[in-house]
Amino acid sequence: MPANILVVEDEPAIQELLALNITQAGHNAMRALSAEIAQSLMRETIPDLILLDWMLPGISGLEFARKLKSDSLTKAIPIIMLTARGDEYDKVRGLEVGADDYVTKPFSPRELNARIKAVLRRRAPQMTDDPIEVAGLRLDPTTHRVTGNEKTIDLGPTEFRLLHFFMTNAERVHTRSQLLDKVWGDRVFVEDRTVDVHIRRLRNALSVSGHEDLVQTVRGAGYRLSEKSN
Amino acid sequence: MPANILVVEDEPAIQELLALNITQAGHNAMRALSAEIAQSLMRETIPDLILLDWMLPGISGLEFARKLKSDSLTKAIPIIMLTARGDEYDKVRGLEVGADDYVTKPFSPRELNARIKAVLRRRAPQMTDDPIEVAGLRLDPTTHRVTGNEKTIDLGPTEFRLLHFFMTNAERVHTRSQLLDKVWGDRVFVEDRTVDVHIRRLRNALSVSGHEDLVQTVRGAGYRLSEKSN
DNA sequence: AATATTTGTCATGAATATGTCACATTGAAG
DNA sequence: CTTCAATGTGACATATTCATGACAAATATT
Repeated sequence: MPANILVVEDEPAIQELLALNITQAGHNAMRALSAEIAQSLMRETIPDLILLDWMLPGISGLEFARKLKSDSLTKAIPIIMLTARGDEYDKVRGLEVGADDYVTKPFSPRELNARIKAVLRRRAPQMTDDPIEVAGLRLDPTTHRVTGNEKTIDLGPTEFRLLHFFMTNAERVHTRSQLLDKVWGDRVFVEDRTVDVHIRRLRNALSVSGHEDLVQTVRGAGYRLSEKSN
Repeated sequence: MPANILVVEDEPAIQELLALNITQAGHNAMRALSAEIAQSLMRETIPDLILLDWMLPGISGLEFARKLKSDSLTKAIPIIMLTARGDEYDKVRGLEVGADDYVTKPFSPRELNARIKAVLRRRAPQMTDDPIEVAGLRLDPTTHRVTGNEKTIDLGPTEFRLLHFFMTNAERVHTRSQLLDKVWGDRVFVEDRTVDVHIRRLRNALSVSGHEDLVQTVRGAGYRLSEKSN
C-alpha cells in the first residue's frame, strides 16, 4: 500500500511539511523544488501521485500538469494541486488539465492525508499483460484468448480491449466517455452511443459461456462488470 | 456557492460594513439588529451561517447561540462570534455553546472573509467518490451501489444523487431549493414540490432495508437525513 | 483483387426515469 | 375541535436512456 509521492513545491518549509506528512502516513516522499527537477527525478522513478504547487518558478504547475497529462507515460499519474489561499485558483482550469483534486494552503494534515488516500484508492489499476481471471472468465493478454466454462470466447480487437479493461476494473461503473478514453484511446472522434453497440457485441460473445449478464448497465451512469446481480 | 449569511449586530455602521463585505464576497446578507429580529427573519429563510455579535441588547449573543444550538432545526447552522476588543470574551464559553469560530473587532475584511469561507467549506463537504457509511447505510459512488442490512437498494439516478448528498451532509436540514441546487444542478425550472416526490421515492426504496425513516421531514423547513428519531 | 471481418453510426422501439397534478393526510395555530 | 397550510401519495403524460438490428465504410485476410 505504500506509494511513491512526488512533492513539487518551491517553498522549502512547506515542502518539508508535506514530506513529513507523507512519510508519517506510511508513504515514500520524493521532493523537487521545481518542475524541471521533478522531471529529471521522474526519469528515475515514476511516482504514484504528484503533489503539485500551483505557483512555481520556471514552468508553472499548470503547465507542468498539462505536460504530464499529454505524455502517455505519465498521463495516468494522479495529481493533487496545491494552491495558496490568496491565489485565485481556477478550479475549472485545474481539473481541465487533469488534476484529480486540489488542496488550499494552509491545509490541515488530516485533510491532506484524506485526499491523498482518496486519490490513491480511486486510482484505476493499469492493464497489464498478466492473465486475469474474474467471475469464471479467464483472459490472457499475451495469447489473446478468452475462456469461460471450458468454452473459448471469440472477440474482436475492440471487444477484447473492452473486456480486458472491465476485468481489470471490475465492480466499478464507467461512463461512456471514460470507456472511450481508456479503451479506445486518444483520438476519440467517436460517438458515445458507439459504446453501447460494442457492449452489446461483447455481451453477445460472452453468452456462449453463459456470462452474458456479467456486463451490467447502470442507468444514467454507464456500464459495469460485476458478478453480483443487479 | 453563494450562501445566505445572517448578520446579527446592533451597531448600524458595523452591520453595514459586515453586510458589504459579505455581498462583495458573493454571498447574500440578511441583517438583524437584535436576536429577536433575527429569529423572525429565520422563520422566512434559514441562513447558512450566522455572524453573531457577542454584545446585543435584549437577548445576548451567548444566549441566542445557546438557543439556536438547542433547536434541532437550527442546531447545524454554523456561528461566527463577533467580539469587541475590549470585551472580555470567554472563548471557552463561546465554543462551548457551539460557536464555530470568532472574530475580534475591529476585524480586517480579509480575515473575516477567510473565516467565513473556511466555515462554509467545513459546513458543506463536497461530494467525493469516496464510499460513505451513515446509519448502517453504505453508498459507494464508484460502484454505484447502495446497501443496507445486507440488502441491495435500487435507486434511480436522481434518487442516488439525492441520497449521496444527504449522506454527505447528514444531520443538516436542507430546504427544497437548496436540494434543487445541489442535487438537480443547473436546470432549476423545476417545482419545489418535485422534491417531495423524489423524497418519497427515495424513502420507498430505502424501506427494503428498513431505513425508511432515515429521511425526515422538518415541517416548514425542508428535509434532513438523520439516524436519530425525530 | 476478392472476400471476410471489424467498426462506427443511425433509426426504431422498448424500458425506465422524471416532473406535475389532483387529492388524501397530517400537523399546528387559534 | 376547526381550519388552513404543509406534506404524503398515487397516477399519468412526457422525456430520457438504452438495446438492437441493419448498413456502409474501413481494415484485414486470402
